Amino acid sequence: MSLQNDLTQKVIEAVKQLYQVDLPTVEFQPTRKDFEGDITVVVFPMLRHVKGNPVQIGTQIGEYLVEHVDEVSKCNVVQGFLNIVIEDSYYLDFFNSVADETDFGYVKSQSNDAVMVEYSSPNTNKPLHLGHIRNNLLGYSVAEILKASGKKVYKTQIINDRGIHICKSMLAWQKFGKGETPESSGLKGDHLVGKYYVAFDKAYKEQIAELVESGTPKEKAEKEAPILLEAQEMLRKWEAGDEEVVALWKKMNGWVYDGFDITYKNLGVDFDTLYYESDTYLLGRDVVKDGLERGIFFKKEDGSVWIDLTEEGLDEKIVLRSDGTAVYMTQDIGTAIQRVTDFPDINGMVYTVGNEQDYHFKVLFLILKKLGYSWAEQLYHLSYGMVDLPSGKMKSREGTVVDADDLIKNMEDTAESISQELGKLEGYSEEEKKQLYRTIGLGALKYYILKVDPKKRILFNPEESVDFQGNTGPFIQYTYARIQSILRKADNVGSSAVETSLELHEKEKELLKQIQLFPETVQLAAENYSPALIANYTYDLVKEFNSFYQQVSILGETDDQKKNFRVQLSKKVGEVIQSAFRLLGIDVPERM
RNA sequence: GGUCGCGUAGCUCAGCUGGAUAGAGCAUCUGCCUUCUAAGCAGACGGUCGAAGGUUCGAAUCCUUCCGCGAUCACCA
Repeated sequence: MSLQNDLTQKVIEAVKQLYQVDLPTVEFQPTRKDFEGDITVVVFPMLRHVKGNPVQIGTQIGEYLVEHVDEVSKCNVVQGFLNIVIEDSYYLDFFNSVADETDFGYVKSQSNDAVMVEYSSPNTNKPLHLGHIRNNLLGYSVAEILKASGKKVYKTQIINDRGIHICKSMLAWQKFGKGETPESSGLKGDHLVGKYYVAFDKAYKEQIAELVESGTPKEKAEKEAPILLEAQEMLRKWEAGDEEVVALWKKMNGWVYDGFDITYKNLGVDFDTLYYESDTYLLGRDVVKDGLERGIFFKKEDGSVWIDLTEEGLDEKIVLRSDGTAVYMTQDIGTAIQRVTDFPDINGMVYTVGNEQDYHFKVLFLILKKLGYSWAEQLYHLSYGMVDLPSGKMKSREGTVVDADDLIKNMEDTAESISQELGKLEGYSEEEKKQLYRTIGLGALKYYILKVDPKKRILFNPEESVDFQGNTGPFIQYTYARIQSILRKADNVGSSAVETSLELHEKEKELLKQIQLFPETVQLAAENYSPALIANYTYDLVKEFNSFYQQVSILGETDDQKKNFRVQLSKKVGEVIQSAFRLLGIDVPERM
């Protein structure tokens, strides 16, 4: 990066000397592989300021640079592109400056401002599925990336532990459960509760069918099915604090939490603090009343409170019902404010929520801004596309979901069968092997999901297993394992300091360039909230390394200086892979 | 209908603030394991970047219109 800054100065200087013109900016790009050079200056934009032939101008600037800049060894011009060759010593200096740096690429100093990242936020009436996996991986990874970019981060989730849907599974368990528990059934708690959520839906549909049979119109039947009325009654009791209902609610939610904990642990995600909707669902009403007085909201004849966003190109949005109760938006306003009260250093929040709620968050952010909160400028909706199956959308009630626990297990099994086929693990204990299959299986799954732009929809076909070759997690893990193997064999890993007079192999230079890009990639990923940038960077690095590995002998090198450098370089590549994958929440194995 | 997002090779995806002949992986085909892990490397095949206009020295990228897919526009959460 500093090289580019230096060169910018020098090019401006050159143009000034040669043509007596001040250039505002200089445009760079990496040199295409088919030309000689490391960095390229694009001459075309200069033609606005300097009239003349681009090839001639490029050539003259090039000559100036060779003469006046130490790092520039030679130049060539193709059309309007000035390709600059940088001295090997520049790259070796760079290597020496970072060789011993731990967590290279991460910003070490932490800013005073914190950002809260919300993700996962499940309902407590059913187990997690593939959609939640995408949410969890994205949220966790973005949180880690923000940390690496120097931010203080709080990871949180809001657990949707109340409402009619929770009562549905409670009611169904009461009616059909016969006292079944996770212990008695051997089912994971969240799966047990999910089973009754499905059971409710089944009973509900049956009752509708019966009613329609006996002449009730369908719409009426849907509203009046006895089991639904019972669930609504249960919700009223819950809100009134009915002891029996609350006890049941606590018991069944406890089962779900136990189940979620296992899934989260398996996925490798965690949270710093938790919010429960049962605590926050009443928040926000005071703020709305206050905003009403300040004229930010307005009241309709029936007493409901609204905000007019037509000036912003949106429409009117309700924030309080006519009976004075809260809507979803009210809660979200209240919860956001509550969070800043709880953690006063917060100056920004990231909400990891599917793109079906784009509109909701647009409105929420606008309202918070209008209410005048300074942190409202720093809100970001980490919106991601749905994960669809070939059969269409996943629906828990209809059982057409890819269950999170099943999928994780599945990935581990695939990793196991591939590993056994390859049979490279002699000497590993059963426990170590199991751990490795998990690392690889999860690596495949996480990389598969994180490498694509969050905005895009993912079509997941359970019939076709996730790849383990090519642009995949295991490919990158494999490269890491290879490097560790070399380091084990290079018994005396020499000093990390490298002689800067070494002549670099083309592949070594490419690797150094790629390593140099890591810090800015982390920054870019943080700015864009995009783990995909980290994934793609890592893939490029690893491809470069494998090509190097194939062409250049490391341990077989007879020149000690060169051999030491190659070992050190490999070590550094391994460290960057590990750092990058840590940002994606993916582990790397010593062997595989 | 309004708003937002997406549309790049048979499939899955990259392509930074506009730049040189649009890049990977999978799949298909060819080579490379008595030498550091072949979950690898090297190569072949494969494209009117949804369509048409426009801006520019220069467009997959920016603007307009249209087409296709999806989401959203509830006193639901």
